[in-house]
Amino acid sequence: MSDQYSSKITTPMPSRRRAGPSVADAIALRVVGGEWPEGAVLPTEIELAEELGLARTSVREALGNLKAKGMLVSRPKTGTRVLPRIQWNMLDEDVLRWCWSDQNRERTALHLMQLRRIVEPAACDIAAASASDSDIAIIERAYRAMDAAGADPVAFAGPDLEFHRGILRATGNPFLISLGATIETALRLSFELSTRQPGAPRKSLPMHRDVLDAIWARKPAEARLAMETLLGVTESNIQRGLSAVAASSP
Amino acid sequence: MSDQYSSKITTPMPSRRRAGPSVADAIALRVVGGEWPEGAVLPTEIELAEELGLARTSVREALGNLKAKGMLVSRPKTGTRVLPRIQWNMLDEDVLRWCWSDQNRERTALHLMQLRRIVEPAACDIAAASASDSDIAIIERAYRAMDAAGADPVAFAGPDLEFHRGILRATGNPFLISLGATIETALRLSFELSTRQPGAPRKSLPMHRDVLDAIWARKPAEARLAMETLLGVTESNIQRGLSAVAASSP
DNA sequence: GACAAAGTTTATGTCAGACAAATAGATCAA
DNA sequence: TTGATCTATTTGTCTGACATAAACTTTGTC
Repeated sequence: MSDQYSSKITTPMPSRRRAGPSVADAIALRVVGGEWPEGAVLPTEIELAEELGLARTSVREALGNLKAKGMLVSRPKTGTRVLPRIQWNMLDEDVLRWCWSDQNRERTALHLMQLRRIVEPAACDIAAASASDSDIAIIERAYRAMDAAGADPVAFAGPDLEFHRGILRATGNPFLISLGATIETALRLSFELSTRQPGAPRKSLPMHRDVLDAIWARKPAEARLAMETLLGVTESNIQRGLSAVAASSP
Repeated sequence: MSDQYSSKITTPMPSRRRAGPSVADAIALRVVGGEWPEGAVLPTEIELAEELGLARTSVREALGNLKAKGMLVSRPKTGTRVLPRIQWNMLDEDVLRWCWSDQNRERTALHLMQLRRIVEPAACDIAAASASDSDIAIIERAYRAMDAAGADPVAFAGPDLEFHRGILRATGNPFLISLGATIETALRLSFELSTRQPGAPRKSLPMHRDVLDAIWARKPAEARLAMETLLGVTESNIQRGLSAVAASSP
């Protein structure tokens, strides 16, 4: 009966999200690159299409994406113009990724760290107070994977992301969970910076353990404190990585 | 000399952002309404186009928007399917607006309040420490407008939003500023709830004043505390509004 | 009969061209 | 100078076709 379906249930999960660099990427990178500053009007859709060797439809689709993310606005006759950066949705993963290739990467990294130090300790507090067992299990598994990764920083990174995302997820608050996606993207981008110190990841393991233990123990205040400690060390690592970059580039 | 431009500088600001309910709205509302639950496949673009009386191009544009916001994903042959809600970008203004018409508005309102109590006190701290005079002037003007609004809750709402947004903006942190846009949208949505108590807005005025004074005085700890107090009162107002709604509907 | 390879079907993705709607700027009139 | 009208241009929408990719079906082989 039931073995009718036992062979191969081809899980139709979204196997891969984005194939290659999209049209939106191409245009967005030119926007953040300053080719068209805030308030400037872009070339007409037809001109852009010719320039990129695409149909107007495809260009419109890409522009529509950037409009949805608050970067552009367009009206008939006037054209499409760049909105002030203050209106861009910086919490969107794509926007963040595009802006990362900006000149002042340093300031962005610090702003991001500031956001993390606001959000993540509070999330630990909530998670310690109200996380379900399965929520905590996800964090536990991430911790164990970090431990198993040993001193390999590349293998360490994935579980590290999972750990922090798991805590946000354990709050059960959709807004914090969405912030988790933002933070994860940012972490991945700044990965190069935070791991300039070869031993840094491994050294952070006991601090992660402190966070996890406090959550298991249902002690919100301790969990918050442990996360603050962890992020404090992370920030100093990033700052050292930044100064190392600054020292090597000029 | 300069009066060459004195007549009418037709400020080409985006006069009005959205004219009417868009196609994306129509589809998104059906998605959050549960017509196609998580993991389900939507009708084909052609079917949707026929059903809505539109061209396939227009439907595609709307679907593209929802994809950009993490709500949908589509692949050839398989079709377009609804992603798990956990992947939706709840911080996006549109997504938030669409989800607001969901059944459990109460939980959303409380999650939102939780986010505010995490972010806004911290923002006050940063603003008190590092806001520029012009940043503070914006907050000051918003406060004065609130005062001038008197007891009229409708006139009070606009400056109230400006006040809170001004503080986020004064942090100079783009991520917090983007969160400000999210919070503003949410505030506007929950406006009906927080003003069920007729005198509530006016009563919050002195608490706003405390926040403002602490920022002027450059006292981060006091500013943080004042905002925590203000949000505590706001939350109890919203909770009372929610129970009032719950009592009147069944 | 089990299994692998090739073909078919069907949905999204892309293209091309035309028309509709809106509006900034120019023209014209009082 | 001011106001209304006209015009040109750009986005917005429609139509129809083809390209691409992948799930499903068929075929061929062992």
